[in-house]
Amino acid sequence: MNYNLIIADDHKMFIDGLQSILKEAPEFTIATTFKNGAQVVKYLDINGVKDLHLLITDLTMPEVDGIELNSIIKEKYPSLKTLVVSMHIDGGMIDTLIRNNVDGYVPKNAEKDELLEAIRTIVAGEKYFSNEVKRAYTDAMFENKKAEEISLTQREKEVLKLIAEENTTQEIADTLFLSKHTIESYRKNLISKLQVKNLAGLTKHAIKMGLLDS
Amino acid sequence: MNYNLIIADDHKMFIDGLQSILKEAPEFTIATTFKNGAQVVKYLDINGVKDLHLLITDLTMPEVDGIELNSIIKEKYPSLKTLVVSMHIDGGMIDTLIRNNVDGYVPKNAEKDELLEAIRTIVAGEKYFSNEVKRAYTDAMFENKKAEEISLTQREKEVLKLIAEENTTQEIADTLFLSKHTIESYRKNLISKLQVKNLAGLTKHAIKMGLLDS
DNA sequence: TCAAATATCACTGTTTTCAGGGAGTACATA
DNA sequence: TATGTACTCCCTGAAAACAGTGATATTTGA
Repeated sequence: MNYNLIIADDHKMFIDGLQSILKEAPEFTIATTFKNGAQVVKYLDINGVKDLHLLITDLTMPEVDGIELNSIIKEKYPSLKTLVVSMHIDGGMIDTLIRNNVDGYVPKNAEKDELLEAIRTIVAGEKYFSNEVKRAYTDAMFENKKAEEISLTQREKEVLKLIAEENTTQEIADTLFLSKHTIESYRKNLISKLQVKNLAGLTKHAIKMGLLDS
Repeated sequence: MNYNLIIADDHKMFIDGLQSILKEAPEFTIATTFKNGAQVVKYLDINGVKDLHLLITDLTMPEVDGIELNSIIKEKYPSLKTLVVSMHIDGGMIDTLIRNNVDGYVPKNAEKDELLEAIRTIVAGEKYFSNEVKRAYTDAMFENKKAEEISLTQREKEVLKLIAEENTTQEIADTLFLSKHTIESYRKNLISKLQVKNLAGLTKHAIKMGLLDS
């Protein structure tokens, strides 16, 4: 099965990036790309959905933004799936999008693999939301105090994730091809940075940060 | 400050229970009680909200149920706070209630202390939702698979909560006036029951069960 | 009422965590 | 160039977690 995607984003660089990522997945073809929502709507009004399967769209765009675009599409062309890929994660926006039946939402800093998984999940008929998105959404819905954005490095997050996934220090060392001592250092730094007492605290932070499926 | 509450529930036993709980909190007075939502609306239509502060209501009631009651009140008498106390936790219902601006939701099996905290939080102007409610809501919103209800005893839950709150075995033993060995047994049982490998897994389950603030 | 579940405590031994250090390299930037 | 930050590795020692096994009393439920 081959799937035809369309992309809407006013940053050419993003479209290029997406294009290169999708090269690795031959089942997906980028049919056309657009610079804003208005172009998409115009295109669909003229050509119809035909064999298009999925729209990948940014949120902030000139003329017609992603929120409005999603809402228009879901009303006029509900068979076309929509995946929002956005820089910022905002609880209110997510809420609006979900109300408007969006099919997925991943942050722009997501890994290539996650993006592909999102696309595959959605064309298969299910919804896909990143853990970070879910987290932001619940926080917003229940007016939770935001996880004070303690900045962790990429490596620290990686280790934290593995720790919270019940791996021992030795196991993490093996997966990351690092010394056991190194992982121990990371563990200590994390405990001190996040001001927790032990593994339980680390795990809770990992969940709060959307590092794993809570 | 004294607060006047009204209660709507078709189970007399529940009203009695609530009454006895509220005896311990002299700042709260139960003004009147009702057997269903229709009675409440009728009463308010005749007498107005006057000095009433909070309605505590069940969900399943004859004639006018809790969902509808909340929606009516929030439209006609928005100054009256509403707290839903229900047997079952259903994501869809929670969603509707939140859309209709409900002020709180706790399950009927909540501890006395939590109920009082909910009431106090709400009359102070904030919202209150139990952790279990939050959990059920996100699960429903994102169509998560439910935490397979592995049944834990009350004691096990208590210990699990303390474990996930970063207490050591010794600390837990001290708080519960039990032997350190006993807590170690519980820990082992929990790890085996929940089929996890260590503290990280236990913590994740504790969160999933709504035992603590995630 | 009798078996099962629950709650409690104990011993032994291994592995892991946690706390406290120190230290070298690479890289960016001020 | 000097400074800072991230990343890596090492050591010691105590405390805690984890694994296995077993025991007793009480409560619950079929």
